Amino acid sequence: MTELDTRPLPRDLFHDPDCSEHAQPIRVGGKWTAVVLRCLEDGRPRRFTELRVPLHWITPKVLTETLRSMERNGFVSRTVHDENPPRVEYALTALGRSLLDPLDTACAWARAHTPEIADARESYDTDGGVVSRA
Amino acid sequence: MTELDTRPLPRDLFHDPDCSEHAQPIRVGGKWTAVVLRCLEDGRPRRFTELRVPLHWITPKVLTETLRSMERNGFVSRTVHDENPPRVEYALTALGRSLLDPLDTACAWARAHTPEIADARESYDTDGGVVSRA
DNA sequence: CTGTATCCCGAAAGATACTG
DNA sequence: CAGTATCTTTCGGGATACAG
Repeated sequence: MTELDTRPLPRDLFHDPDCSEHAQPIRVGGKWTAVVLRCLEDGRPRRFTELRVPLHWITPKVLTETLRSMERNGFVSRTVHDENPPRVEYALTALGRSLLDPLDTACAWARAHTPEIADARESYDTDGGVVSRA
Repeated sequence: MTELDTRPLPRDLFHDPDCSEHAQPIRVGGKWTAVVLRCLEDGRPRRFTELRVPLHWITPKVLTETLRSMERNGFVSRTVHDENPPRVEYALTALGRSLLDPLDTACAWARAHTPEIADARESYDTDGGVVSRA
């Protein structure tokens, strides 16, 4: 590993860390991006309010920010229906669906190693840090 | 998707979002965790100062926090050599190496879709948001 | 050399109220 | 219904100085 780019990561930025010019941690979005992805993965478009429910009534401000960021990155589409009352529907794009793949991989890893990590933490916490001397 | 856990995510927490009890964005660590992983992926143990170089002279405080978090999760081992001056070496554990797999998947995705995302952003920014009416 | 101890800052997230 | 407008809080991250 040679050179790393240390510029800060905006919330809606993603990165290819293998590319030496952008060798930063990957971040596809803010705290809620992955969860929104999950909410939409079945392909059915959802309305704004409809999305708030599974997100534990996330505040409209934060949901808007999340959706705008995802829209700008091309992960979701936003469709405005000219009705009264207004109806707006969000759906995953092909690019958004493609994100489910790496997400699933990460989830699988987390699921598989959860116990291992819990163990590591427990011994670290009780023993006050595992020190190996040599 | 039914219930989501909305508790805030500490910096050193990871999650299995398929598990309804922990349906939060995945985060294996802070800003530098993935980069440290990359620095150690060749298997050679590195010293504290040695790690700072490829991380663009990250401040000791932040590096310490990152390494402690990774150590607690069982991603890296910390070996203290009883010498003078002191020598401490960090190396990936088996668990840490296993993290390279999902990381690579994410990197591959980022690399593959970078142009697509750049395009989406450009049209979003120039057109002031893509509005589709129906 | 390998860290701590403080102080500080900005971005992101949340609370609350209001609007077309 | 689908957001905006403000305000406030939280916290990760950085700068600097110092210690064992």
